[in-house]
Amino acid sequence: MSSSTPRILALLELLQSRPGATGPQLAESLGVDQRTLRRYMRQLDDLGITVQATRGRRGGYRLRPGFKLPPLLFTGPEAVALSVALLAARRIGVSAGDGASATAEAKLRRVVPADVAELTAQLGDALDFTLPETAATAPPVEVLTVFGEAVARHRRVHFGYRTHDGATGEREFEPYRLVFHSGRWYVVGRDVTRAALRNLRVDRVAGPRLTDVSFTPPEGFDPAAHLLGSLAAVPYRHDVEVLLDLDAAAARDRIPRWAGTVVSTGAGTVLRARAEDLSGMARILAGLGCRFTVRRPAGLRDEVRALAGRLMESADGVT
Amino acid sequence: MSSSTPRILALLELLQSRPGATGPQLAESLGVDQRTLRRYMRQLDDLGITVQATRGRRGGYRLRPGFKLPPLLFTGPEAVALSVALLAARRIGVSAGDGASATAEAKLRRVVPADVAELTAQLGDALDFTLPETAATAPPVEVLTVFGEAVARHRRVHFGYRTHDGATGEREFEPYRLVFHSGRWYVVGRDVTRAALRNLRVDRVAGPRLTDVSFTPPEGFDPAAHLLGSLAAVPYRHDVEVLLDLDAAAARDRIPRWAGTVVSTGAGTVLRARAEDLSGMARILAGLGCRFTVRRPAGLRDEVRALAGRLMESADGVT
DNA sequence: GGTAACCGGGCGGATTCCGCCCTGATTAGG
DNA sequence: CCTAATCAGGGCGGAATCCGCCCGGTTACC
Repeated sequence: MSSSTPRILALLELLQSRPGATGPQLAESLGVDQRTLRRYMRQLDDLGITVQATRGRRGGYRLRPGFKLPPLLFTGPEAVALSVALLAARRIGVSAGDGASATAEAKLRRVVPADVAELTAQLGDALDFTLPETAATAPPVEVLTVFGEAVARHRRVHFGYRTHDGATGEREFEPYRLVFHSGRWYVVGRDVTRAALRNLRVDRVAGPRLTDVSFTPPEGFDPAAHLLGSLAAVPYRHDVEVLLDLDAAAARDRIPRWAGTVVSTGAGTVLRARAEDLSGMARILAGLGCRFTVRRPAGLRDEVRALAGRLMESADGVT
Repeated sequence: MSSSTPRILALLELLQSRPGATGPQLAESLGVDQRTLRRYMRQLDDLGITVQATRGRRGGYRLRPGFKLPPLLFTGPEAVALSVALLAARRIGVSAGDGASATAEAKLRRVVPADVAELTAQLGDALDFTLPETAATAPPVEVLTVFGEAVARHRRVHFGYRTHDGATGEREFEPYRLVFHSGRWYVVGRDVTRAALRNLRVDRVAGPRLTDVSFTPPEGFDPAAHLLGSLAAVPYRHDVEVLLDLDAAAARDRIPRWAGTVVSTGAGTVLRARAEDLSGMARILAGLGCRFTVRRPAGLRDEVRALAGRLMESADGVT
């Protein structure tokens, strides 16, 4: 009266929960002969689930990640965690509401019991309250993975790109690194046709395709530093340096990372940034609330002064 | 030479991917008799996977979420999406690095092929760059679910709580709603022993336990509005109203949501907020960069004036 | 009432499954 | 070098089950 299916599923669960178990152990857990266990292993293999077996003393079985993903057995809380994570990720723009994220979400939703679904919805509502609903600019995971693979394998990518003014065109690109930055995904690398470093927005990419052409990324390339610089540098006219009367930790807390970098020097906490728009920088400085000294550029002092003037007038009720 | 296990797994996959399929369709897809299909259904049922069958014309089978979660079959991109979402959620403090999120992540990691794992790691690095590494204050999903269930079923919760000054004590609480707010989870409700509305930080809760005591939540309770108010109101002394020379959308974009609410009125865009710290509010106003008129309180005008003065001095290079 | 779906009993033959033998190969450790 | 522990798999025979094909029944929609 016992089919083998439940036992094979149980075996899968055992393998997932207790990697490295030995044959006799597993056989005993399942209540079957070792020979039968081996037959089950063979079946799993036929299912596309590769089970790695190390022989000899100290041997054992463990799942080896293969091309096809084995069925995953989650608990209720885990399902909740996954669903909420997907929701949160979508809210902050890490993933899109279409493509793989959506199908994964749908799969979860379909199997989750009603009470767990309710929990998820409730936690989702809680997120709704505080996380801003981002515009639908997140690229689907499928597009991201193409770039991810290209970065890892040093392959050129070919794709269509829509610039900010709406013009579209084809690009050949050597991606150095992916960056998620203030709600958007960027890919940093070299535009082959234009022979220049570029930061492209991944959500403006259409139909990316891995090519066979490989490239060698630049030597001694510090991704984080370079990216910060290159992102901040995109269109900049002013090199800003401000001495802050604030400790570095507090400053980092109040200054958005895209605005610039905060460093501690002998003279105190220094903000270095590159800016196109000095009035924006003035607003950031005003938002700090601390005293500061503008080292350069001089124009920033004027902006701060102007902002202070406007503030004063606002405070005095002048319209 | 064919076992039934692969076909049962295939059936599961079919049910997950194409809910509502009819018996004949499924039988044909699997290449088995309808009778056999029914036997498979019975087996799934025995596995704890409830399959809902609607009879009659227009009938069909679909998975009905049951207590035990059936094995989930994800594709590679879906696994990536899930892993990245978990990472992102942890970064912004939605979930913790322990408990269900961690085990779910571990399960995913164990089954994911090497190249996909590499992609995930890379996308995670990209997140690392821009999302702040939050302190480990996120509560495990298990704790959240207790409160979620309590909210849904109107049940009191009993737990230990550590106040901000380190004192610990037991609490009996009637939770009205969960809120995720600027990187932290809160539960809003009524503290039974103190007979007062409270907002508690979920990460300071220890060992929450659902009780059998039910309660009736207050009538006409608008969660969003009330929460905003009560969160902003926790320790507040000042009622702030400022008329902004800025359109509402831009204002909402620049003002953090915890700071207050932006509404459009006939007179223009108005920011209403409650604040403990007027200088903080002044900094926010300064960061807007626009002109504004402080309607109340008068003290805020002084703060703005003081800030403007400091700014002016900073611009003039006075230390 | 007819049709299209689900439901399940029963039956008989083919198939598979499973436990128990066996031999081998591989690895770690003494 | 030899032993112990482990995986790998062939073969066999009996038992279990699986499966296709009957069947009549029920439920719901047209």
